[in-house]
Amino acid sequence: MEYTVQKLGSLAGVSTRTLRYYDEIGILKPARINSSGYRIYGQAEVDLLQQILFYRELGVSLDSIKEIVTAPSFDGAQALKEHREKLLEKKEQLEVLIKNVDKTIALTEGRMKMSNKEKFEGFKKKMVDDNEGKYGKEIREKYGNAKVDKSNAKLMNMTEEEHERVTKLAEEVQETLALAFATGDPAGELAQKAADLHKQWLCFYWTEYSKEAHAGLAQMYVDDERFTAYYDKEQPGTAEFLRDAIQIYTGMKNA
Amino acid sequence: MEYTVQKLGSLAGVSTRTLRYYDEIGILKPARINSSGYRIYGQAEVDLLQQILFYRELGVSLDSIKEIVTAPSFDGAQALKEHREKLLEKKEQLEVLIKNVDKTIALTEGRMKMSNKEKFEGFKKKMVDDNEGKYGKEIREKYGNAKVDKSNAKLMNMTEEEHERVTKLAEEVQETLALAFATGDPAGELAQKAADLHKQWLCFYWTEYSKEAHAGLAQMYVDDERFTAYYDKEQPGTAEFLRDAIQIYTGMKNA
DNA sequence: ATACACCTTTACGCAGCGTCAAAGTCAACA
DNA sequence: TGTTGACTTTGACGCTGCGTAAAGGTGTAT
Repeated sequence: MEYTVQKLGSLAGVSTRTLRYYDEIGILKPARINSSGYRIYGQAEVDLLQQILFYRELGVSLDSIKEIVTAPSFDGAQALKEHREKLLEKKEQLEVLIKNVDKTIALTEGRMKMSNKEKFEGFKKKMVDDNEGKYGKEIREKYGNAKVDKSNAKLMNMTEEEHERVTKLAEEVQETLALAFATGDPAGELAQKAADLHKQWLCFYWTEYSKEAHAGLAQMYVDDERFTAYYDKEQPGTAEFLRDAIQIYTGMKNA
Repeated sequence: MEYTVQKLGSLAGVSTRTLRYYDEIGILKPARINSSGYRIYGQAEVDLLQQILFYRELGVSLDSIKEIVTAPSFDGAQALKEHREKLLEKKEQLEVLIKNVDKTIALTEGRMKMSNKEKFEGFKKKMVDDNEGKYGKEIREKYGNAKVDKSNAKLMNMTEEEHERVTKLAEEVQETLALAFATGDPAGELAQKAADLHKQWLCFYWTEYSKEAHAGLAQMYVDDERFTAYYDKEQPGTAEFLRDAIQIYTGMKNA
């Protein structure tokens, strides 16, 4: 049986370019060249190619393969052992690399956490200051100094984990509130869920919860334009809607 | 502080070619080009180069490094994680390769052993045949059929390990004998060591050892030209020398 | 003026092919 | 017989990350 490049290629699963290259580097020469210059391979070449591809599978360089398959006296096993050593070395290098990459990732994430923590600390401080600056006076008047200080202290002692939870809660309040607002019913399921979420959120800041205080705060959302602006920023009327929902939730008003 | 290519190169431990290449691919461009066309780097470039080299150490491709260091918003940690995945994949591939190489080596050695065993079996058979053909008649006459057959049987049952030991022993006999022959003294230490090694060697073939038989064999080495030729092939007179040494060793002759 | 160290651009080489491009060959079909 | 389409050939560039000249301009000290 005789083969042209493509036939041999498809037989062995390599490209014609590969066969031409192997001819070029002298690792697999065709049995003969026909009158038109075509490469013609025979059975011996098929066998040799199998061998070559076998060693190639093992990652041996074509140069080494050449030595192995062309010199019959060449110690193939020894060559393979040396190749194995090289592979082992490569593997060890890779392991070191991976370790270092891991370290770097850990460091980067560590810094991220640190940086987040710093941001968070800054955020907490700012929040307390804001509270003081914006609402300090009236809140202190309403609830007394001790409570406000305690609330601030709670805020400052909040762990990052708690902060994440409370941030997420705040988002949930917003989302649920937006959906509820679309229903237009402050006594509806969604609105009551929003009120409940709002209570949960509030409990992160308040040292003690009471329905009255909750309803009072809800009223303040409507009375104080700073809060109103915050809640109404997506949909005007949301602050009022939330107050109604909370008043129903706390039982201060009937549905 | 400003740096030319060489100064920056020696500072960072890279070649000037590398710096030019980094300029070429746009990963590290000099701060400015002076009037003579020289590349001039500043502190910012030193820092950037440090970063580049850091990622290079981790095996990241220059293309990826470019993305990491040029786009400030690019998620370096994410890129590193993806890189880590690639490294892990490479490592696994390597492990598979190593396994296959191991298998191949084991197979090859298995075949080698088989082939050696076959060779060895052939060798044993040939040795017995030779013994029969060459010396069978006279040895049978001298020592009787039973002993010769037993000797042959012992030979055929010799394991490969034993065969190696006996081959090595034969070599040692030759070496020691050559050294001893140079001293010219068959009663000397070396000659007596050679005689002793010869006895050990003999014991691999003989089912029972006696001083008389040993001395008799030694005499035969001189009488029979086939043996003489074997021992004298390096130095004429060696067979005779060995006989004398053995006769002294066995106490058949006084030093 | 000259030597010497430094700089520049240009370009080949490395491994193992992939991927055109231009041109010749072969069998079949109209 | 001409044409199409599948196949072949050689030749050459491209990929990575530089090493290593080669040929020529600069800077500074002697």
